[in-house]
Amino acid sequence: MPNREMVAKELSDIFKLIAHPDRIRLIEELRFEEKDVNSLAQILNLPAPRVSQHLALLRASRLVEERRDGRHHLYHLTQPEIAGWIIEGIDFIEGRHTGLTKTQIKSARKHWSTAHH
Amino acid sequence: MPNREMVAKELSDIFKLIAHPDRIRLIEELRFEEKDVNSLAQILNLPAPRVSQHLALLRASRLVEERRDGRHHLYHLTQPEIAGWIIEGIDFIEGRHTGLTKTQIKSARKHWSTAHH
DNA sequence: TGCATATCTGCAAAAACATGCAATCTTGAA
DNA sequence: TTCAAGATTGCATGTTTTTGCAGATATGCA
Repeated sequence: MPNREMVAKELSDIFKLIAHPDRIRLIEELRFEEKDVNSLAQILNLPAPRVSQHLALLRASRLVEERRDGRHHLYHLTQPEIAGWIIEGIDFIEGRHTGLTKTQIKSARKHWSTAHH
Repeated sequence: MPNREMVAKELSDIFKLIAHPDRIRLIEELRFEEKDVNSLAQILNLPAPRVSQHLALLRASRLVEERRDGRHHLYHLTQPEIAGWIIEGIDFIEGRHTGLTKTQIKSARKHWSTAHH
């Protein structure tokens, strides 16, 4: 298979993997710290087997890794880049709703994060 | 539906839309200039009806727009941000193959684009 | 008008995904 | 040991996507 097609195929596989609302929120939740299956299930309000299945998919493509601690299975991200795409995407959607561009959002953030308020 | 879920849903719909190798290459081809269906079909080596169907999907979600010129239907991107995600993704995949991080690629590019060679 | 080119639409068959639930496995603690 | 909690696995079922054509449209030109 020609190289450009291969790259497009691999990239589409990653997009497919994150093209599911539960998995997007899962990755979002794992952005800053590892969490176990039950916590995730409660936070996302999903049955535990479902969370486990999503995590198995992400694990198969090495987007997350598992670490055991007693009877808890703790998951963490292994490709922070991809979590970054999701955050970027969320910004994009939210900006779209408020009618703001990403640049406007950035400058608004900068404005509100400065000390003079 | 709670807001975070809505955002995750909308974002997953966009990811789904670009989670197809043909559509990734299509968007890549339209990055710098508009092109008509036949050119795209030839470049990507796909049957024209298939290209047309992909474009119809992208059009329905306003990722591209159509402009007619005689019997040609010229398509162009309307959300350069999303094309950006794809370019970013391609860099990521390619970097992964060479074992380089994105940062390393960037600095290599900077190095080779300077004048002292 | 009539023909060829460029593109779109519709539809059926195949493939890929998502979902719910029961059964199973593993570990810590009584 | 035995039990319960935390997770995973397997499978049947339902839903979406993808694919391959055939046929329909629309446009420019002889």
